Amino acid sequence: MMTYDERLEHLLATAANIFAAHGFHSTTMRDLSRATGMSLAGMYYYVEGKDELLFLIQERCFTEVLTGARAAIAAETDPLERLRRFIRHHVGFFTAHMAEMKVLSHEAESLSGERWETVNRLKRTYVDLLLSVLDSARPEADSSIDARVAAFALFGMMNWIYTWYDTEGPVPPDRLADQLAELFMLGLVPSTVPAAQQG
Amino acid sequence: MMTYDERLEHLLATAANIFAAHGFHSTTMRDLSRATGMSLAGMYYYVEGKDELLFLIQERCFTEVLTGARAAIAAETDPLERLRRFIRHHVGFFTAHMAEMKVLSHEAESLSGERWETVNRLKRTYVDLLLSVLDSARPEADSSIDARVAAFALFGMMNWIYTWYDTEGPVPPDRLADQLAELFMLGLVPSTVPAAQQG
DNA sequence: TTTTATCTCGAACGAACGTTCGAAAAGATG
DNA sequence: CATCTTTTCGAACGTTCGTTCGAGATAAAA
Repeated sequence: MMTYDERLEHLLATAANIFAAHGFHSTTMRDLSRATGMSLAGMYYYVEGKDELLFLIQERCFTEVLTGARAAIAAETDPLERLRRFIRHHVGFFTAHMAEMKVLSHEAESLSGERWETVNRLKRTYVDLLLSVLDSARPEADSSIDARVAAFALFGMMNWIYTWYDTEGPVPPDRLADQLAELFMLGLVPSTVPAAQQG
Repeated sequence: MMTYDERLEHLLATAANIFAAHGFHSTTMRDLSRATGMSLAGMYYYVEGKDELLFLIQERCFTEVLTGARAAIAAETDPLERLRRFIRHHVGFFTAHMAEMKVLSHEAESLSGERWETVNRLKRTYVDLLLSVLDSARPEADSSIDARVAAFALFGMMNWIYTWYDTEGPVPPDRLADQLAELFMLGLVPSTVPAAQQG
C-alpha cells in the first residue's frame, strides 16, 4: 500500500503539523502515535527518537529553502532585483510550508549537540547568502544601517509571519511577499522628496 | 532582610532569566529552586504554580511596555515622529528587558485558558495602539501596503531581536532602535530619485 | 512568656514521559 | 510449503515532573 519512504514522510509531515500547533516539548510521542495511526513503539522503527524527528524536519526544510533561494536568485544579476527575488522566495516558501517553517523558526533552540550544530551550519549559510545579496543591494558601503541589522530585520519581518498570518485570510501569499519586499526596500513612507526634511 | 514583595520580585526575575535561557517547558521548578536558593516547596508560598509564574512575568511586562509606549507618544502630534517614538520605545524597552521580552514573545502560546486570554487582551490593545499610530503615519489611506501587514512586519523586525541581538555587541541599543526606525520608515534603499526607475 | 500569624522545607505522591523489549504479524524469497 | 527479512505493537521500565502535605522554624503580638 505504502512504501517505507512514504510512511516516514507521513510521520514527518504529521509531526511537523503537531509540533507547529502545540510546540515541540508539549507534544508527546503518544500524540504523534494517535495522529499518525501508528503505534507508539512502531514509530521507533522509523526514527531514533523524538529529537531525531525534530532534527529531520528542520534539516530537510532548511536544505530545501536554501537551495530554493539559490535557484531563485541565480539567473538575476541586478542587485535590487536579486534582493526582491530572495524575499519573494523566502515568503513564498514560508507560506507554502507554514508548519515546517514555524518549527524551524520557533524550535531553533530545542535541539542540542551535533544535531543542533548541523542545523546551525545550514542557518549560517543561509544568513551569509542574504548578507551577500544585501551587500550588493545597499546603495553604498557607507550606509547608515549595519549589514547585520538589516539582514536580521528582514528575517524578523519574514519569519514573524507564523505568529499572525493566515494563508486563507484577506491577503494572499503573493501580495504578502510583494508588500514585505516593498516595505523593506522602500519603507513605509516612500520619500517622494528626499531633500525636503522637516524643520 | 528582604520583604515579601522583594522575594517575589527576585523569584520572578530569576524565572524570567531561566525561561529565556532554556525555554518555559524545559525549565523545571527544581531549576528555579536551585537558581533562587529557595526550596522547591517554598516557591509555592509565593506563586500558585509554574503557569502563574509565566503569567505574572508576561502580564507585568506587557503592562509596562504598553503604558510606556503610551507615554512615549503622548506629547507628540506629528504622525511620523509618533511612529518613530513608538519604535524607539519598543526597541529600547526590549533591549533593556531582554529576558522578560523574550519570554513574552517566544512563550506566547505556553499559557491557556483565562491566563492566556488576559495576556492576549493586553496584546490586542498594544497592536491596536500601533495600528492607530501607523494609520496616521501612512502617506495615504490608499497605500499599497495593508495596515496589518505593515504592523506585524514592524513587530517582526523588532521582536526578532531576541534571536540574534547582543546588547554588549558592536551595535548599541540606541543605534539599533534608530536603524530599525529608519529601515521601516524609509527602507533599505532610500529612493533618492523616485521618478527614475530602471529601464 | 504564651499565642498567633508568617514563612520554610524535607519527603513523598501520582501522573506522564521517552524509550525499550520480545514476540507476533506480514511480506518476500526459495 | 518452509525460511528469512521486514514491519508492527502491547506491555512494561525507569525517570522526571509539578504539586502537596504537615511539621518545623521564625517573627510579631498579647
